[in-house]
Amino acid sequence: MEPPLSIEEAAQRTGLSAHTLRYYERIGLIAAVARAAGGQRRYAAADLAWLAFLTRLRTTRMPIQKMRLFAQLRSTGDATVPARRAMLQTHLAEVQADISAMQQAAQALQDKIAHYQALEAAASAPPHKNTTPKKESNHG
Amino acid sequence: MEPPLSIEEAAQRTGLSAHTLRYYERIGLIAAVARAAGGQRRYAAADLAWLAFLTRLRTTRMPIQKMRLFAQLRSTGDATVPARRAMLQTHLAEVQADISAMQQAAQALQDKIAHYQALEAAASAPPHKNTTPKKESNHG
DNA sequence: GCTTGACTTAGAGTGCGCTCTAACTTCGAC
DNA sequence: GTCGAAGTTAGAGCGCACTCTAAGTCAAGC
Repeated sequence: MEPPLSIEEAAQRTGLSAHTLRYYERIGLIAAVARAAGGQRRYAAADLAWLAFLTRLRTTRMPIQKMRLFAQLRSTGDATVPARRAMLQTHLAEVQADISAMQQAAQALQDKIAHYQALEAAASAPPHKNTTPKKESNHG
Repeated sequence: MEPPLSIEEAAQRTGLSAHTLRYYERIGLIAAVARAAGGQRRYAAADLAWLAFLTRLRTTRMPIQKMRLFAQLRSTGDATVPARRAMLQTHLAEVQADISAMQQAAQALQDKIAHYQALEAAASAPPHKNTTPKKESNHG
């Protein structure tokens, strides 16, 4: 049992700001966090684990509304496990589509970079018979 | 030479809305498009190619400000090729980092899904000596 | 007891990337 | 020439995900 963390410590552990932690609590992304005597928040290990999962969902661009729904299901107990699994499966499919779109786009970037490198090489190379650049790109 | 396209046709080809096409032009993401007699926009093949490249940049989440900078460099001619290449290389590195973060997160999703499937299987299986679930997840 | 700094709240503000509106013009079919 | 659809503009509005502010409370060291 590690001691619970203050909001600022929790912020550092999760990579979120204290503002954002309060915001997430306000909108119901995380359940009410335990409080110290004076009303200050104290984050337990379970809170941090949930926040870590939320940040992973965020990495995959899950919209906050969906995360809220997921959090709500989670809070209502094990009966919602199938629904939660379904949500994650649907989301995972979207994420995989997203990843492959990004990979394709990354390939296009690489192609463009290679094209630019070719242009640069041609521009700096000494002019050469039948290799003289007539006209450089005006569409790349 | 294909005939130039109206804004609505260009929208369909690019997957952007006509509103967005006008917006992109307003903010300088695309240069002023040719106009028909009455002032209506006519998109040429080169415009569509540039728009296709922009949508690829968008897929990789390049912010519009950076796209604008890129567009500006492009419009000033071949002297900016090295700068453009540098921009794309920097961006590509970010994109690759992004992709791998998403892949890691996708793996975490898969793990969670598998965990849920195990829970579901345990819940539906007939109780079994020494396999009886004592308590189900309250942190997953 | 005083000070300093971290904490609390409700609510306002921000930046991004569109998205829509209002008022008006133009095009193409009839 | 009339009509309806599609185009034009400048500018307002929106949804998202924070991010910050103001005014006040609390905790810990001196």
